[in-house]
Amino acid sequence: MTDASRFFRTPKRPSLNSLSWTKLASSPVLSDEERQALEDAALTPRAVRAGDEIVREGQATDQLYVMADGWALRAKTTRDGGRQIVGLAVPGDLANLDSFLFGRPDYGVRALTHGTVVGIPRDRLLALTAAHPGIGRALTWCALVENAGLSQWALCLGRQGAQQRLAHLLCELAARLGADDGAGVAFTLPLTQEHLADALGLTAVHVNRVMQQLRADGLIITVGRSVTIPDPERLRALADFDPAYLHLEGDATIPPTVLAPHAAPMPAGV
Amino acid sequence: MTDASRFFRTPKRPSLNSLSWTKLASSPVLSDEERQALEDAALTPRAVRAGDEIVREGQATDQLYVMADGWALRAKTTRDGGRQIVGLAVPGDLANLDSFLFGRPDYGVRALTHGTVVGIPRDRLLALTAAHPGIGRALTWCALVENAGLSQWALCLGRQGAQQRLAHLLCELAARLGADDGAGVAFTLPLTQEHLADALGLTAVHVNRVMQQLRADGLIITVGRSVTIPDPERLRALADFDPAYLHLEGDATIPPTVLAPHAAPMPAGV
DNA sequence: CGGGAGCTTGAGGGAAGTCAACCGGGGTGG
DNA sequence: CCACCCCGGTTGACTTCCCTCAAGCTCCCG
Repeated sequence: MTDASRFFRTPKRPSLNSLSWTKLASSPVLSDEERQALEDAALTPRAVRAGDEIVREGQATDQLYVMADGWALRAKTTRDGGRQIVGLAVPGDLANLDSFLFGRPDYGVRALTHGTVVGIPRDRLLALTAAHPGIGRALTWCALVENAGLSQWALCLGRQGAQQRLAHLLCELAARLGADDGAGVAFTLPLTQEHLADALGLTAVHVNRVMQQLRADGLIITVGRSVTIPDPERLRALADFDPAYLHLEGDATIPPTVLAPHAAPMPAGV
Repeated sequence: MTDASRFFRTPKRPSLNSLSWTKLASSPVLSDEERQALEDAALTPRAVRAGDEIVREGQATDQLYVMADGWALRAKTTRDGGRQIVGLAVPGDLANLDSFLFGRPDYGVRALTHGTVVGIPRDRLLALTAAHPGIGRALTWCALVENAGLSQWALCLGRQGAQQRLAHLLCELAARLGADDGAGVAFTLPLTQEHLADALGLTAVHVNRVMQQLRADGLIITVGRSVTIPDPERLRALADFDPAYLHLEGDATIPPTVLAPHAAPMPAGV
């Protein structure tokens, strides 16, 4: 009965080595020409397996990785072994934006599922920004979106209880995956309760209990790795979730005179 | 007896409407020419008083504000009135970087002290990035630095106890203010315990108790608004503090070929 | 002198952590 | 093919950190 394609949402993705559908390339500040230049800079995709370390914490990298397929997590660790997940990358996201300007990232990136990453050499990208101002803006845009996400994450960690945090994370993921089509919502969540704990600043045991509570309240239905949200509005209300901070609509504020002096970029495309 | 200039640290700041000493302009990715272009884009400084709202949460802005003098806080609120401070801006910092590309910030900015802000019109800045790739990079650099700070903040909020969080914040501020000269460290902290609580995800009452503990342990000495750290190394050890994430040294990784094809920018001239 | 803002202190409660054990399933190796 | 094991989820008892509520205190300022 469960039509798999409904649950395992796949963003429209014309061809695997095309970046056009990714967050970077689809940022609202790029001209078509610039989008193409980005494509050309991308290296051939590389397969990663669940658990693979894509970027080791504190180790230099000279590439930006785009998650072409699969999920990854960004995490920092404390001296005494504590781990905090500071970001989740779903298909289309940049895995290690910081590497664009920093020699060594201060977090590690690890694949959560099997997947594919597309590398873009830092030097290539830097050179591109000189010729194409929009590419620089796209990178800034991505950084600012991550920023907004981290701020929201901090708000949750600092000021919300366990239930709200978990609910909020689920709402965020549903929204980012585009699984939130108004009615019922479902997606595959490749995170163990331990992962969730590290993301939410809780322990796995407590995540378990909170999850049971959400299930008991009919807010979520889980079977295996798949999560169904029967009544998104109710979960959003509990989580105090407002998707604005995700900037999914590409709500950049660029005066037309600045953006694309010669191209016709944005809404009425070609 | 207390030589004020030792405690109220003032970064070297040639003239008030010069941005050269600020985080944006001193980012390691700018040529001198670009630095000058930035200066020229800045509006005349505006005075703000403690408590003034510089940017209202959720309200559109068309300027970037540089804190030329004084402190400001960035905060988000939850529906039920909870407040989380998601950033502190000290002299030289950008107050609302997000406004560079986003129409409305998802946080509010409020002055903590009397001070001065320098506005830069968004349009001006956007136009500049087209002519000067380094300016775009500088903005990205600032965004990435904020990102790193927010990640660290998340790590603290999620995985450290109250003492460590407070200690960490104090270490961070000391480092950012440049007050940390190896030996004893002192600076003025214009935050109430309530502010600290909102930053650390605690209550004011608990901040009070934790602070007393730090005092009792001889880790900090407070008199009025001034904080002295007699043994920075010990506090850093408690806080698990490593200043790398602040990127104070301007550790950007830019190949010389990309940065400034005609200028002589960085260390060894020509 | 009164009042407010910020700091301090105490008593009691609740949310989340810790420790420890058990279970179910899927992989692996004998 | 079965036994084993490991991983992830689940449950229970106990502890601890931090919150809540409430009051008193000390400044500073009008």
